[in-house]
Amino acid sequence: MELAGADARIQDQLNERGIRNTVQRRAIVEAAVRRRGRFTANDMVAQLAGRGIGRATVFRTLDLLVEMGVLERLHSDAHHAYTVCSTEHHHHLICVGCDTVEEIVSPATEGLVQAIAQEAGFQPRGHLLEILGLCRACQQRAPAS
Amino acid sequence: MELAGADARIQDQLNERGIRNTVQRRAIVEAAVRRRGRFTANDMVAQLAGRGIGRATVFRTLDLLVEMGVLERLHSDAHHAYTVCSTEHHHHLICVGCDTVEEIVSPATEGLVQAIAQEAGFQPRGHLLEILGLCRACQQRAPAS
DNA sequence: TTTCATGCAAATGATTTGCAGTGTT
DNA sequence: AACACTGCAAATCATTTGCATGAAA
Repeated sequence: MELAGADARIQDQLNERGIRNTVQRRAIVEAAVRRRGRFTANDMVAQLAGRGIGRATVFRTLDLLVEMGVLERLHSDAHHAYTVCSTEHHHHLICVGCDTVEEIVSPATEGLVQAIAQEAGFQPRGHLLEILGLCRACQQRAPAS
Repeated sequence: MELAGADARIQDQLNERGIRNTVQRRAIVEAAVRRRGRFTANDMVAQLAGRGIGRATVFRTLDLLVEMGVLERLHSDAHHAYTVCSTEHHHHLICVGCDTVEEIVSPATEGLVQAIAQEAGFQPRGHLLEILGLCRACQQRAPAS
């Protein structure tokens, strides 16, 4: 349901912009949505190499999807990763156990960022908040270490 | 003053760990402290190449300094950057005009992160908050665009 | 058809590693 | 003297680009 929904939403966005609906792009969007968490460009390249989809196409498509706001880049680890996300401003809870990413919208955070910036005489243009930890499922799997 | 202090503090940490105090390491620490802001590994390589310090040494030393908690990696941009920082937990105000980085310690943020995580049943292990924008000086230089 | 997208392979750029020589302790 | 540290060059790894071919509108 949710998956199909996200998938359809993305297809619509592609159509709206007159961007060609190719087999490869469909496969990449589908794979990204199915993952429900973070993944690297290489993960995707490896996953789709079997279907004859080239490295360059994966990278080009991921860039395209980020530009369209369908995917977002994550930064907190040493390597770049991507995750499917909504277009409104939000933050991420990233599970280091299973790489699942949960989106959170937090007005309180927005307010706090403003306050911190103001106090420092800083004019904020954007901010990034990523919380790393264990999701509910992984907490049970691996009890408090 | 502040510069000299940071420099001395770092030298002490190096000594404590029995790590050899070489010309190259001193040069890299000094250069990092002088920058008072973010810089990439390549910036440093370029800056020190003239003094005959090799690429590998710069990378190895930056890694070492991160591991020691003297430097921290920044993530918010596409490329990795480093900045000198204290060892306690803190966040960063990064000026996109001049690359200056200001450290902030914000108990309110810590509390908020806890609250957000708790609400989501998430067990936080760490978090990252980076605020990008214009520092006071750059705001005057380039009026609100 | 016309134009855009793809795959391949080569090009880049960043970072790491192997190794023999060098400097520190 | 012993061993960690360094520079260099080669090796990796991630990402991008050039170009001829193939597919979508």
